[in-house]
Amino acid sequence: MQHVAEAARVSVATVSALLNGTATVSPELTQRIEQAIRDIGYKRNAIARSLKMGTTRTIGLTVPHITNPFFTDVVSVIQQAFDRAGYAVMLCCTDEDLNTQDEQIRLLLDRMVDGLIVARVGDGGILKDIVEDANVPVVLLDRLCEGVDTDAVVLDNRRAVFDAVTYLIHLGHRRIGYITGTSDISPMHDRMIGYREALQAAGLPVAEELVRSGNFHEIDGYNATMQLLSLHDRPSAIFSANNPMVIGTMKAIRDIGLSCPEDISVACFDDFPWSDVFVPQLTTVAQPVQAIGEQAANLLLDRLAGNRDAPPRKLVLKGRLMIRNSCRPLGAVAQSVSA
Amino acid sequence: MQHVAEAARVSVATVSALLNGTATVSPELTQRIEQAIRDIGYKRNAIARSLKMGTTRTIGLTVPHITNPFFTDVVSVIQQAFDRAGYAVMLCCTDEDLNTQDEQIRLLLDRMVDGLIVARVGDGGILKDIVEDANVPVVLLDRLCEGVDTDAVVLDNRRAVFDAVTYLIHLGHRRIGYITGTSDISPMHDRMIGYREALQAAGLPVAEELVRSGNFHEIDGYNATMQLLSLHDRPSAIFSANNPMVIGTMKAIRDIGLSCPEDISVACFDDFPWSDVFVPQLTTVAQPVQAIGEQAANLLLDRLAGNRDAPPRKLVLKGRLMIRNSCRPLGAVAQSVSA
DNA sequence: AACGCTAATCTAAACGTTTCGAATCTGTCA
DNA sequence: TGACAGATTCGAAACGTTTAGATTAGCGTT
Repeated sequence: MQHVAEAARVSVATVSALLNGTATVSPELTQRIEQAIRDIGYKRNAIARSLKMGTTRTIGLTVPHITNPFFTDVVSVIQQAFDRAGYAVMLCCTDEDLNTQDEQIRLLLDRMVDGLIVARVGDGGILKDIVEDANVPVVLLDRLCEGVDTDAVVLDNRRAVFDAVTYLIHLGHRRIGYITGTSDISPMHDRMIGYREALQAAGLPVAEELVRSGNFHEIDGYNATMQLLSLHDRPSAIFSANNPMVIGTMKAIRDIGLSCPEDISVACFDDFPWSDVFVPQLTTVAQPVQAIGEQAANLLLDRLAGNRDAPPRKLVLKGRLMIRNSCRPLGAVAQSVSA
Repeated sequence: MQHVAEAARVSVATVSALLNGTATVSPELTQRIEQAIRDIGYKRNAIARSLKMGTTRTIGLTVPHITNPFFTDVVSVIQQAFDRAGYAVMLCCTDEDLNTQDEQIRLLLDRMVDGLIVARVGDGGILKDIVEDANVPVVLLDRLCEGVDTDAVVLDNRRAVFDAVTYLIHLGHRRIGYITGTSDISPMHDRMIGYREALQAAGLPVAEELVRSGNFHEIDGYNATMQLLSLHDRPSAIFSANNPMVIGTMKAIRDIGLSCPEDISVACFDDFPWSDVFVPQLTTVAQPVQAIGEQAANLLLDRLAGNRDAPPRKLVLKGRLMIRNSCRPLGAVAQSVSA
């Protein structure tokens, strides 16, 4: 800008005024300045601007795993939304680890991000302090956080699993295995409740040996399924509470020599693009990823636009049961269906 | 830092020296400063630091689509690598559009990223100028770019497709449909060559009606497959040159009432986590995503570490044919196999 | 006692912007 | 003619760091 000003024989203040439209500058100088900018190939330095203005037009986004297709989709939507608004997004993967998350959030804050969207991990950690300081707005994604009172968009997980398990019960299943992630994050907690409530609503017992938990990864789903299938009275259906784990479930079923849905029915949380091309076509709970991403972005953009004092808003969206053919009717139900 | 200095009754220079370890400061002052930092809860402002130092410890990463599992995986690996090195990464999706890409690269450059990893789109666009200016190092990912002479890591696409198509030929297939993306990007170009060379090497004709091109999306694969399957002499096998398009291929096969591999064999580029759990288990060309991501990160980190003048390095990695059961033997071959 | 050396600390300029208030210019009006 | 208003333009401080060079203090030598 220094150089531009010299070349155009004006002051830097004038150049700045023209660039930002903060004051009227005469046609003559406008002309000279624009010419100089072109000659020099000048580009305004956003870092210096950020320093002075106190805003970077950059937001931070952290997710546990980007390879989980649910997060992939949501990240994609969020990225697009902020791109449209002229914001850049810094992406971090926390790998389901609280320390990593804290570190990455610090990294983002150091870089003066204007806002944060967090699919949090563990208990909130450093998040609590950040929200309380209230310098940078935070919106929680997918997972609520006790003691962190801020904007959030989540799914009605309880209801979604309730519906899915109820569907299995209607098909005639009585012993339904359930594979959950670690229960310290809200969706897993709520989904588990949905499972229990569905059983109770149908007057079925909640057998603890049918509930297994893992750490979200394929291998955990595999191990959990192996355990379920080796029970003396094994379940006739399995519901897996997240997407990577159901891959493990399918592999375990295959390895043990069973097949789905003939020998065992399977349903899971999170839809994925392949779900209706291959056999079996998995019955899933689809999350409205587009809406989730857009709402999260909108909540944050609204705060960034200056609406800082409104009370925290919590958006709860509905999942949708995508019934395909990985669950088969059992017993009397099967009779009446085939009749 | 101002406040810390006052509270500790030292100058800002001393605080800075302590923080950066650029000069020895006495135990006494160290103590006072550290105490002040704790009391105040001081965090160094990375933006001001960046302005002064001319480096942001942030890199930019652009990919065409983050939902393509290949890019998802690579992004994940790259993010981890830079995280380990203390860098943040700004992620942009260009949506296979050159203008979007140019815009996003400008956005990243404005923010003074220290380096750029680009899975480019269209002809290089603005990229050419950036590489020539040589202010910020660029490494190309997955896709080379004519006239842009810089570090790159790509797959030996020609060879990978050559092997896959040769495999199909060995199975007895003679008419092999080929679905490609737009041929203006190097991998698509090279893969197509691999296809042609494999046919030629086997003495087979290259029938132009068997080659269809689309724009990388599922719907394009669907349409292309529909066309191929409605040929009077339809192919007995289809190779799809990218991952989202093969979903379309599978859907088209299903919708037209055929099944894979009984009626038609399918293979495709890019492996994915589900490939061996469902039926049919797709035969794919797996890219070494871990290595690709790490190498790209290493190339850039090396430049960032100061090695600016070394000539451009081009890394070519090998794909791996993952043979599963979506392709069946045909004719004489089938006889001898079942015999 | 004066000197030089080392180690520790400080002063002040710089990075590239934005912005406030002051300065200049051009007409207009009393 | 002189004062005033409005429109432009400018000078300089500020944002929060880093860093070169100046200053100071402590201490052993001669």
